Amino acid sequence: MARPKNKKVENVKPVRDAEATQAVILMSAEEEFAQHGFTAARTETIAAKTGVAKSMIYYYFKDKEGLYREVLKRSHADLIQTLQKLELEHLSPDTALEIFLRALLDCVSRNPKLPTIMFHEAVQNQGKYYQHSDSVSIDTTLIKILEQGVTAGVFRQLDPFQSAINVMGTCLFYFIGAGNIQQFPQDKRLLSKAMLEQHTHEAISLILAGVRQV
Amino acid sequence: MARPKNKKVENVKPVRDAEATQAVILMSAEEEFAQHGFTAARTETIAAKTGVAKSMIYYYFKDKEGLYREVLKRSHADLIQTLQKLELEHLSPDTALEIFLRALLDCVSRNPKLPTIMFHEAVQNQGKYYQHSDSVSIDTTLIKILEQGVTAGVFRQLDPFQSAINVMGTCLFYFIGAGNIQQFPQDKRLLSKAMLEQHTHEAISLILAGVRQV
DNA sequence: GTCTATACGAGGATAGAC
DNA sequence: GTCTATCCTCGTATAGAC
Repeated sequence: MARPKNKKVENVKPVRDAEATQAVILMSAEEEFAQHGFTAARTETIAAKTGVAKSMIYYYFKDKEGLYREVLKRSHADLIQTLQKLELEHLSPDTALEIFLRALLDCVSRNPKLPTIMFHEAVQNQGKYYQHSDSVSIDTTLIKILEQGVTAGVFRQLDPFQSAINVMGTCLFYFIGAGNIQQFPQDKRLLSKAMLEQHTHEAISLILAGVRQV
Repeated sequence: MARPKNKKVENVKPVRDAEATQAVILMSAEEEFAQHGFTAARTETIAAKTGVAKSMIYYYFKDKEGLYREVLKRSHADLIQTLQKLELEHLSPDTALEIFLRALLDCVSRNPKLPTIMFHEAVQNQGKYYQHSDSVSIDTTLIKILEQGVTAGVFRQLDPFQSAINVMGTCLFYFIGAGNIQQFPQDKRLLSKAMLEQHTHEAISLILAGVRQV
C-alpha cells in the first residue's frame, strides 16, 4: 500500500518542532518534579513520558537543574502575575481577603501541581531556588491584609504572621493530600472540577468565618 | 595526666551498644527522611551524622527501605496512640474538636518532623508505605466530629470531608513551611517553644471560629 | 558490633551519526 | 533537532577483617 509522497505518515516522531519538543518536556518535567522534587526526580522518567530522547533535555535545558529552574519559573508565573495585579489597597480588609483567596485558589485549581512543587522546594531545598521576590511576597500581601483587618476591628485579635501561614495551609494542603486521598469512587476525585470548586468555597468560608470579629 | 583505669575516655566510638547505635541511626534517619523523602534521602548522609559506619544501617535494618519503614512506624506511633485514647464519644462536638486539635498539635509540636514525613510519603510514594489504619483513621475521627457538629447545629453548614482536610492543613502546614521560613531573627524561630505554643493557640482559634454556627 | 574496602547498579550527562 | 550508544559519577549494598 503506497503512501502519498512527501508525507511521513509512519514514524511520526521526528517532527523537528523545537517549541513542541520543549513543551512536552516541560509538561512531563512539571509532573515528575511535582511528585518527587528535584533530587528524586528522574530525567529518564521525564523523557520516557514524552516520547523524545533523553538527550533532548540536555540540548534544551543544559542539565537537570536548568530544567528544574525553568519548571519552577513557569509554574509560579501565573500566580505571581495574578496576585500582583489585584489592586487591594482601596478595599476593606474582609473584601480584600476574599478576593485574594479566590485569586489564589483559582490559580492553584488551574495548576494543582503548584503546591506540591512549592512544598518540595521549601522542604527539600530550603527554598534555595526561589528568588526573594516570589512566594515571600505572597505571604507578605496576606499578612498586610490581616494586619489591617485587625487594626480596623473587622478581624478578631489574631497574629497576622501566624495566621497568614495557617490561612495558606487551609487553601493549599488540600492539593498536597490530593495525590494520596484520590483513590475514591465515582466523580469524587479531589481534582475534579466540581470538587475543586467546592474546595474553593469551603476554604474561603472557613477562613472568613475564622478571622471575623464576632 | 593519667586517667582512671578501666575507662575508655579517649576513642569513644567503639561503644558496642546495640541499642544506642540503632537509636542514633534512627534519629539521624528521621531527620534525613523528613527533609528529603525516601528516594532522595542518602544513606551516606544518615551515617555521616551519626559517627557510626554506613554498614551499620544494613546490619540493623537490612536496607534503606527497612530503615525507612522503621522511621515511619516510630514517627507515627505517638500520634496514633494519643488520638486513639481520646474518648471523644460523650462530648459535645465543639469540645471534642478542641480536644482533638490540642492533642494533634501537641504531638506534632513534640515531633515537628512528622508532618513533612507524612507529606513526602503522601506525595512521593502515594502513601504506599502506610497501612490502611494510620493516617486514614485520623481523618475519619475528624470527619465524624464535624458531621456530628453540623447535625447538632453547633457547627455551620460545611462539608465534613472537605473541611477535615482544610482543618488538618491549618494545623500542619505550619511545619511544612517551617524549614523554609525559619531564617528569622531572634527567638522567632518557628519551632521555638514559644512559637509552637502560639501556633497551637492560633490554629485552634481559627478553626473553632471558622466552623462555629453564628 | 563495628569498621574499611569494594562490588555493582542506577542515573546524569556527552559524543557523534543521521 | 533528534536519536542511539556510551561514559562516568554517585549511591546502595556486601565482604571480610578486627
